[in-house]
Amino acid sequence: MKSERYNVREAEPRWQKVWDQRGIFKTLNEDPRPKYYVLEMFPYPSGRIHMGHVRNYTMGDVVARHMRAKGFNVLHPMGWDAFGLPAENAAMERKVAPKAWTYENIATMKAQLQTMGLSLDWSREFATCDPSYYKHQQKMFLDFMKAGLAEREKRKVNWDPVDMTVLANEQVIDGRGWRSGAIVEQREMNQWVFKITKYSQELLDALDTLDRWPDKVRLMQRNWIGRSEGLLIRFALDPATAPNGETELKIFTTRHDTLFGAKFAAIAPDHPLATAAAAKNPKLAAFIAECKRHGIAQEIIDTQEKLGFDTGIRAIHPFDPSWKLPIYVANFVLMEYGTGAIFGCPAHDQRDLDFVNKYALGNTPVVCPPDVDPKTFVITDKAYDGEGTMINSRFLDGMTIEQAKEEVARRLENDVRGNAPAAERQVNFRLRDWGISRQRYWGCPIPVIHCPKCDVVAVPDQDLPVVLPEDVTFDRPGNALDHHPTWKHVTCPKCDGPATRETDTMDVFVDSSWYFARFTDPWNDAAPTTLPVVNRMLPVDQYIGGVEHAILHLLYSRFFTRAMKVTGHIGLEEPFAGMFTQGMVVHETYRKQDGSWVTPAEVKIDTGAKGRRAHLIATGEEVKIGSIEKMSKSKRNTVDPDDILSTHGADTARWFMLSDSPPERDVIWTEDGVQGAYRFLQRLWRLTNDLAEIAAPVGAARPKEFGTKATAVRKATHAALAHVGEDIERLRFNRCVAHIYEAANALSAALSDARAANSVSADLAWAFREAAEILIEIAAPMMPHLAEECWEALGHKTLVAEAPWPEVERGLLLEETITLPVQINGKKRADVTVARDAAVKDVEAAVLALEPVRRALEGRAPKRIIVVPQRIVNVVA
RNA sequence: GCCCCCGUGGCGGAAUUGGUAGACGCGCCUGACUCAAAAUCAGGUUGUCGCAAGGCAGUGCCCGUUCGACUCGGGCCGGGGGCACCA
Repeated sequence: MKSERYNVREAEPRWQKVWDQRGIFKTLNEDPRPKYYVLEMFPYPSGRIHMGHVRNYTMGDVVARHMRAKGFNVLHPMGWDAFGLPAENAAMERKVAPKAWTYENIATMKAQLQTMGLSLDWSREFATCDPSYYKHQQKMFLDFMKAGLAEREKRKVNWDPVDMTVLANEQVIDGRGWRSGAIVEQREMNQWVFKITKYSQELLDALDTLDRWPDKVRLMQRNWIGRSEGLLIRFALDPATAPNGETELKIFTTRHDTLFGAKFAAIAPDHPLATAAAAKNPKLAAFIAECKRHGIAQEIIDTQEKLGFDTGIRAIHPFDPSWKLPIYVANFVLMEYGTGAIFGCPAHDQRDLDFVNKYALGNTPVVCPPDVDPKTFVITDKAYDGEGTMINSRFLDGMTIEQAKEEVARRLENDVRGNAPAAERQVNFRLRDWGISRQRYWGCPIPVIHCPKCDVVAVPDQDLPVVLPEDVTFDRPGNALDHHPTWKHVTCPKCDGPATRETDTMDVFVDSSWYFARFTDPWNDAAPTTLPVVNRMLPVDQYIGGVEHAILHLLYSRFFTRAMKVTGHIGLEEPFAGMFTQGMVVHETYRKQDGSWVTPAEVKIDTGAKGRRAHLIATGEEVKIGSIEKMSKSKRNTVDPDDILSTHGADTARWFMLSDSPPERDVIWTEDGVQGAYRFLQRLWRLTNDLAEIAAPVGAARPKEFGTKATAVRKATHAALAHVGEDIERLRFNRCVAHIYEAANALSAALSDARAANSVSADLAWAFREAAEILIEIAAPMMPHLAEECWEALGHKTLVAEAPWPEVERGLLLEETITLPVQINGKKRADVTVARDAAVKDVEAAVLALEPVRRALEGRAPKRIIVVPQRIVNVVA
């Protein structure tokens, strides 16, 4: 019996070296076998890997190793999402160049990932900040421009007047810039946008085809795209009140059934009609200016009072020329959605009701709830938005909401005024075009030149890439690219006159919108992709990452792929055939008596009679065990992957990550769990070494017959094999783990049994070999280093990483006799063992003969017997 | 406010999709080995009544469908997530 232990620290690097030297994870694009593309979201090189990375990359690696064993040409690459703000912050705080900082981090993190034993094809590695990558991104930007998919337009932005930069909504806190603390202004600036809204409908429709995506993610995208069907109504303006040249106001609505409950119309502060009216009305102009002064950040929106200002202009009701509605400018109407104008039906919309109550415009209910008398139905301060019957609405009275909508739409469509109908059916989307301009240095430069004569000029292809200058300084706020003394000054490619470069860089989400395509042929210097290759290797068969990217990254990538198709860089629309969102890694929190947080590494846990208690290792002081939360620096409940990788090894970390929690749920990192995983590793090693002593030699001839003991061993092993294969394919790793434990338990028991008997027959010896090999092969995707060690111990000269997935012997999984549970009135009372294919009649007879059944029946005949073949029997007494 | 998901032992979680609830792991208890500890091995571990055989209850709560419900339907309670001035 083996008494020494498996030496993790010695074995893991040794096997990693073997894999590396034999180059077994390199993928050839011309490999004729069917391809399988496994991808985990590539990391941002922040400095060190964290437990979330360990979990993410372990899952992907299990799938990759399994599919490789199943005979697929597996593509499993890795790279770096390397542009972004933290590099600039590091430059400001620590005086290191963003580039140097980034590549140093990459080197550190790559070394960490390599200790995890991931089966990655490192030959395809790139970082998005490599000019050899972003050069192609710039090319595609120019192609998108030509195709009308990238445009420059004026957009509202949050402007920080101190840092002199545009801020994302998330960077505005309480109306102030997160870094400078300055009050943020709303500004209109020229921004580059990608026209994702051209694909709103398509991106929505195609969600139905993504059947290997989580429903949750598809739903989130559906809501984000936010399609709504309604009516675009042209309200004529009362000529006596309208500004010069203005004749109508277009309003988009989804509640045209409530048209007879309308009390006012409202337009956005930046609506052209508002601008026209303000020209003659200084008070209105002041009100509009006040509205625009506020930022567009969430906090401001939430707390801002709903305000309006009567323009004096009157709109004419589409069904009654004598009915005039006041038009207000209102601070809650958005120019970006619909037409930037609404009509208010206060009785059935809370916001409109609040508005009329403030300005004393009254309300008329037009939808009466069921079981309410219309004569007594009044609205005071709570709007009714439920179902009901139309009232106070002339020809609509008595209709349902749906009928009324249809009737209004039909009448107005046919009511042609001038050369256009009074209304048309329209679909609106919540989705906005994707603003990609960032006033930042560490990003992909937008490859255009601004010429005073020729306007916006594309950088000619032969001048790509537009490379970031490295001699930049971060000693003052704003965009370091813009401050650079010479970089932006160029001559116009068209007229040779003096011109300036665009100093905005692209949103980092652009970088990650096509990296998966670049991985298929990162060696192509001439073009972003190699068409035959990218079309063969994509889509990604299994993509794995966090839910936090469920909307933006995944939606942008879906758009970008379509844009690449239009511009001839790819031949498909959907980049990710299978998507999986994994849960977070969470940990208990610990606090000292004074309230300060303590890291898990500083704490020792004791489980005594009084329950779990935690003490500081250094001083013995008791610390409070707090709630289990996402690992974060602020709560100090992080665990450095290096700690476990260097002590218990990669396989322990991987095994623990996969066990217990289902992969989509959060996993709680615990020291006990780690110990448990490590214990199993050692146990499996001992078990295989012990088995190796009594098992038949490698390649021994298969016996013709198997005895009872050998058959039992084989049954348990093949059952586990069948389960594990299926569960890996469905990413149910926690169940794989359970099945491997079960198989190992069964094998241990059979082994000690054989030892006690002091003799091993030839068929049992063969069964032991088969079982040991299968056990190692099914564990190999999850604990690959240990598996190699055991494979070698079993006498193999080959690598288990290159072994084909074993075949399940289905015949072993079918029993000749089966034991059925017997219920009496739905409660399990007994078991009955019958032949697998026993007739229902025979089963009934056997059941009625059972003692508990006879006792329950007390001599009477049963009311009913339900026999579900091979499942269960239920006797109704 | 709108939309979605989840509630199972001390804990993480299984349950062939309507058919034996609690697989597997962690923790805990008992025993073996040991001078002792660690490691390892064996057994136990939903609650409750019982010496036991065995019985009763039990998947957040209430009601329903069914021979049979963790699973399906309705209504509550609790927790989590997404979106949010969207017309």
